[in-house]
Amino acid sequence: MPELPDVETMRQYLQATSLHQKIADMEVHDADVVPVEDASQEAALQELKEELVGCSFNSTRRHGKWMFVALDDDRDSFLVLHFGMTGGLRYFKNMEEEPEYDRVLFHFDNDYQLAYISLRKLGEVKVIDDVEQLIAEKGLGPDALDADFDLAAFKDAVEDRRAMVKSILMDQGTIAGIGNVYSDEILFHAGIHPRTKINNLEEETLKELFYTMKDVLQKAIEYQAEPEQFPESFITRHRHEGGRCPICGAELQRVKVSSRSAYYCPNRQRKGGR
DNA sequence: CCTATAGCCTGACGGC
DNA sequence: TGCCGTCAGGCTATAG
Repeated sequence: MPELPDVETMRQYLQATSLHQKIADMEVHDADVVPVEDASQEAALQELKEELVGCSFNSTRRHGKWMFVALDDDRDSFLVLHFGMTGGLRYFKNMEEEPEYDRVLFHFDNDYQLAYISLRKLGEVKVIDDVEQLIAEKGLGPDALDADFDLAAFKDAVEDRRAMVKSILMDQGTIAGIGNVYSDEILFHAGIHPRTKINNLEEETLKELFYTMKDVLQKAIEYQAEPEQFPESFITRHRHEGGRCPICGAELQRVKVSSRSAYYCPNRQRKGGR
């Protein structure tokens, strides 16, 4: 679930539901999602609670697959939400509606709750003081949809790179926000085979790749990252064993690229060879 | 510097 | 039915 469009949709969701309400209490149901910095796990949980209870959420921002929620405390701090491969947010009132795998639960003083859901617990929840510092520590590249990340910056970022184009798109240090599913979607629309070495792409194809990337991510956000809402012409809806290309009807192929499954159309994705 | 790979964690699914 | 292997929309540490 959580690549850039998914996280952006969740950010908008949190923004629309959970701002400006006092956090009356919070529960951590599974400590695995709260990273231990230097002290003990126990201390980390205690600290997280102290930092959040009594505060409210003021505003939100996102960088790649990372979400940040500004708190109204006197330290200018931020709640960090990352989801790993599975997870999301849910705002609800009655505990009968409590979702499964809600690893952290925020109780607001209006009797509503916000659940941080993460089945596989590969994400993390913590509080930081400096977003730029976290981005630097994680080694994140520019956010894929940042207006400053233009064609020139993209060319600059992939210059001298020789890895397969899908790996580069998914490399968070090069571009932040694209994962396995959306890299497939982008390459499908750009007509590029996922195993093409990026240095073998023509100048013109590289340019097309860049604008396709922006376009696909933007469109996915407009559809709230819900594959069922996507146009039929998106490969994501057909991205499974035996699925067929929505344009030409050919059976989609699957190959491993950096130990992830890439799906592609053998007819339409040939640019750059193979 | 670069790229590729196993491991973290849990659940779903197919084959026997 | 149970057991086993594989896979899953991410990231990290490590090896080559």
